[in-house]
Amino acid sequence: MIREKDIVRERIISAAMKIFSKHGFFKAPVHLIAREAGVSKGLVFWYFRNKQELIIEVAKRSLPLDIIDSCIEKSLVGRNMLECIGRGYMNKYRDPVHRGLLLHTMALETQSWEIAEDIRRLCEEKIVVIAERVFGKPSTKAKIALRAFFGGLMCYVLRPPKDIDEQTFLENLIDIVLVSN
Amino acid sequence: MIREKDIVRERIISAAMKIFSKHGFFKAPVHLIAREAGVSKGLVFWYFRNKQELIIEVAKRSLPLDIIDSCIEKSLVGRNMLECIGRGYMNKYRDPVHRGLLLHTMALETQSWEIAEDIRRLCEEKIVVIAERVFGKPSTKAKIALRAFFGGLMCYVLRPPKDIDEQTFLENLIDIVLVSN
Amino acid sequence: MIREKDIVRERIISAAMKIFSKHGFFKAPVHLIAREAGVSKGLVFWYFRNKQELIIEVAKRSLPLDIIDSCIEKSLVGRNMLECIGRGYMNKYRDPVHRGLLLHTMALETQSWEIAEDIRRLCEEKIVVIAERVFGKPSTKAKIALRAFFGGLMCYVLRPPKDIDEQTFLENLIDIVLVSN
Amino acid sequence: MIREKDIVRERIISAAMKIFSKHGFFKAPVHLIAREAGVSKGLVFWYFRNKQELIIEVAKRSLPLDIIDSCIEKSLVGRNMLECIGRGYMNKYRDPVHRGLLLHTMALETQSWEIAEDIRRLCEEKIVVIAERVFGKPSTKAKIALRAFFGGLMCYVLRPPKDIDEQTFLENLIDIVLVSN
DNA sequence: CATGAATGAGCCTTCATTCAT
DNA sequence: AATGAATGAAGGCTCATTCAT
Repeated sequence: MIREKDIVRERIISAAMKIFSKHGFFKAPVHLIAREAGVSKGLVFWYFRNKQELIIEVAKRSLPLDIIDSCIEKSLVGRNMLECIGRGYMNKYRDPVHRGLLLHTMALETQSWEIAEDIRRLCEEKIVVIAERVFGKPSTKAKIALRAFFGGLMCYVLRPPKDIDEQTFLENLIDIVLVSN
Repeated sequence: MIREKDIVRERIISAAMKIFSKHGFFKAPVHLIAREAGVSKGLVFWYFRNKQELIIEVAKRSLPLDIIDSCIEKSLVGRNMLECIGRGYMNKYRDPVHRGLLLHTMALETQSWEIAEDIRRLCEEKIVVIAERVFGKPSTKAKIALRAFFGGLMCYVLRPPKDIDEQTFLENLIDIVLVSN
Repeated sequence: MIREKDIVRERIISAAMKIFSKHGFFKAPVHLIAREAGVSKGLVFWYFRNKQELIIEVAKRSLPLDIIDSCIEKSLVGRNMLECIGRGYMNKYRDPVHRGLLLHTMALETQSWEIAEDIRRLCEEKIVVIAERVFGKPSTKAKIALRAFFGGLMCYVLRPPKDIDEQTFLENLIDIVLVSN
Repeated sequence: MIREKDIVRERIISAAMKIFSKHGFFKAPVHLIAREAGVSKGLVFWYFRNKQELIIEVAKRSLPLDIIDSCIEKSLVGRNMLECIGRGYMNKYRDPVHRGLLLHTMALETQSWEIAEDIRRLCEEKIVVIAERVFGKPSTKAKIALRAFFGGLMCYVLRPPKDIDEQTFLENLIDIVLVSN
């Protein structure tokens, strides 16, 4: 059962994502978020103790951790694993809101312990797991190849080149990564 | 001839890089920069019309554009080109100040026309040039491989893994990129 | 017959006394009072039109008017009168909650017509009545002595000296006041 | 040499005393103080780190500690000592601003360590010193008499009775206190 | 050039109060 | 009676920017 209360909360988070994505976490005033969500400024502070708490909530949703976890859960291996991640990545960051948020969130690392931890997990723990799934073993070369994979994806979504479509990019990137090991 | 004027200006920029790197562009108050530079707050505004101008100045220095340009100027080709860029990248972003700044600067894209233009150049123009130098022709696959290269570098410097040293990472990454074409 | 309604009301007042005593009337937020009373914030406003009304209710109970009135009603004279008042005073303000409230309430004088009136009564009307009872006539000297009496009591309860117990203080104070006339 | 800077600071403090006296420390908004002082709101925070710091500054000036100290320094004894204090007290608190402030400041005790300490000194340390000067020894009775003295003074200034003038009140009060020992 | 006092806009946050349920 | 979500009005405070000295 979805409660009214949660709906409002989600509406505020959605609005925050939009506003944060455009203005950045620290230049975005709370009153803009409230207006976008169609609630009063005071209500934002009823659902979130302070702006920082809202920032964290938004930031956590902006990282691709959810995508990676869901692909890991599916027990995919080899190319399928990379395709799952790549497609999820593309889907998520096709949305300009998420795209903008991704950078802001990564830049948040120096300022929030929680976000720093999430990014660490993303860059260290998960890479090992994926390396095992894709290459059978987390060798140094495998881990480096995966960094090239993730970096390539990030480069693409941050600034999608007009002359290369998603599908083409993904296939080629996966080829590059796989052929190397 | 280096004038006194320029020395002070540079001192302010250095201080700004340090402070911006730690606090982010918008949370960093000018008075902290002034103090770090050992000058008065007013003086900062004598050298820079406003904070935005200082931000742009710092941001432009934070991107790897200078490294790429210097490698291009050297007329390197093939593996040598990638090694030049890779090594320059590592050298620059080994400094935690630049590392922090890189993220903040990229996140600035939505808010500064100048920075957006620089990033565009980095991601589009330069990629083509480098593709020609490295692979002989700017094919789609070549451009994708270079995005994997840059993305991989970025992943590394943003969060250097403790179990892979710079040299190893670089050699492997270049292998991965080169073998693909 | 004590009704449920009155019990809740009293619980709110008690909670308010505690919170007001600690934080002061204006820094004490209503939600703290509600929590202390174990009721919802909304309910406080069902029993009291607004915060001001609750403040007045608490403030009126914080002055020693009740003590003085009860002693006057007992038709005491001379030393007995002073003893009655003194003992009542000590009993009431031994409680740190009342002690804190006394000061806050007196400071309220400039801001509440009702409290100002109560304090005026305390300092002017009652003094005359007591002067008659204690000294037989409300001479100037008698009224001054009584001010010394009340002031002495206030000094004691506001900051009870560790080396003088209540009983000793009271006896000596009464002696001082009585011997003067 | 009085510097411009100190003049502005003093102007702010004066304005604060006026406003605090009328509204109480916590109901008085800083912008009223700024307007009263003829400066911008921001400037108040240039001279005082925060409102609390301004409150403390004002509160410390509101207690009669300065008067008592100056009388102690004059090496007065007996009745002269009491006259000095009494007259200083009357002079200071004849000003309605100081009169209002006195209560607000005393009520501040629970909320500021510094003020609590000042009040403690006033009520404990100084009383002993004065007892020695006035009565030759700090006997229990002497200390109680002095509390009656201070309490009497406080009662008078807090609500000056229209039918007793300062001089009369003071003489009688001193008589009462002195005759007792 | 250099300083730092001064300004004012704007932000985060609190809180009394209302009201639908 | 009772709850707690919702509102809106301030308030404290920060900070970019200006300017007299």
